[in-house]
Amino acid sequence: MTEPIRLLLADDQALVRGALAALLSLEPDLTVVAEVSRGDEVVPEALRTGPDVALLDVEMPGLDGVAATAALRAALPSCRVLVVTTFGRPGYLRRAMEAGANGFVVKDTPARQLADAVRRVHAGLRVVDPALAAETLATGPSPLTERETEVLRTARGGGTVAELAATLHLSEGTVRNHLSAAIGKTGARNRADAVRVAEANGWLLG
Amino acid sequence: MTEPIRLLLADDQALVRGALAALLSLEPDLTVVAEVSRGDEVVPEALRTGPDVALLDVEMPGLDGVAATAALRAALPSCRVLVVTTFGRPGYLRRAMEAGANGFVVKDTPARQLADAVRRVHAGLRVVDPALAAETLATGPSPLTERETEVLRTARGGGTVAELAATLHLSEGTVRNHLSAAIGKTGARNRADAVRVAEANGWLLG
DNA sequence: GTGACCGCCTGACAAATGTCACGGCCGGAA
DNA sequence: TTCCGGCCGTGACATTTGTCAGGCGGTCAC
Repeated sequence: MTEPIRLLLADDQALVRGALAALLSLEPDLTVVAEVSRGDEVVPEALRTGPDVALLDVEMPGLDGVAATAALRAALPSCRVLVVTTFGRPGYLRRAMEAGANGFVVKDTPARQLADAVRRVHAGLRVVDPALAAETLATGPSPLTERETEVLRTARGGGTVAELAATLHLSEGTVRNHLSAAIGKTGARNRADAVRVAEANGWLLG
Repeated sequence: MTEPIRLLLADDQALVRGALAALLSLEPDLTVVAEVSRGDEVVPEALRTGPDVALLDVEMPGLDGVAATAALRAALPSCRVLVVTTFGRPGYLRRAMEAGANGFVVKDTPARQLADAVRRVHAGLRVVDPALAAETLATGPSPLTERETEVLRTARGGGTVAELAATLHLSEGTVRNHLSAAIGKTGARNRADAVRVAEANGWLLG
């Protein structure tokens, strides 16, 4: 038998991380060589342990999974990346693929399929949930401009326009205008609704 | 050796559910006899398989984990309940304990401790993260009245006051007043902020 | 070059939101 | 009983929010 596939696991929830390790260790051709809980630990640990495939969660402290994907692909091109995420948000898939991910799996998929996804990614194939891929293509890229995204992202905290304007160094009128544009583009009724829609589509990463 | 502890797993994310099953099956004295993905499947499946301990996630479709706890304790009192949740929200812990849960574990805890938690719960002990327990006591119960909670819960969708008033069969002024009270009690600046705070504390379950 | 277009920025105005003071209702304390 | 306090419901008022028309600067096609 050939050498087993060496895996790095990155997930901020220790219980999930450990459980995934147990699940994947059941496969004789897979071995977990590293586990980290933060996005900014991915590259150092990968350089130290030299995994063949990295399983990265999107929601992580320090550095989100998409940014970690880009950093890891740059630092260790031989290591494939399989993004594993809770939320099947179109924007996440798009951004992850643009960042160089080789596969994208949501945590709803049956456990038995995970090992196969790892093997396919390791073999150089792309792994993507077909339904999510279709939704991503249908949704299209984010219609929001950079400033609109930034304003909406800041508005998540629930502050008033005056506060947003202060932190962004803009006039209140400008902030209101960006918010209005975002509301229109997302088809929302509200600032709060616009935040919800944009977040659900994965347009507020970062 | 005595009979192994029989487990029921309830989590809406198939991958996490399967991974937890793999993790717990490594222990010789534990055996997973049932897995469900929805809260409303917990009681029927438990009645069919007769587990000793049920591991329930809080966030589930059909019936949330707290309601499932209450239903399970009523339908099968011999089965202990260990609630396993992503978010360490004070309100969740309080509500779960009031519903009759025997233990409460967040998904941040190390994987090795999960099996011990199961054994302790099975032995009749209570298992609670001390830090979360302290935070729960410090935070206290929800300061929101029933109506305020209901209005705030409905306001999550991001609708306008007129819509809220229509769905709740109230006057617009009344809705505004409840929202204002909720904003004051949560220390928020905004309706949106109040929703965030209440949700973070686990005050909007249901 | 120049015109069309797009994103960014801003102030004025209408519409919504949040605050306040008030009255009715119910349950417990004096 | 009567009083008190909490919750619910409501309308009037000030504040905040969302919309609109418009000015400025850059880029691309022609």
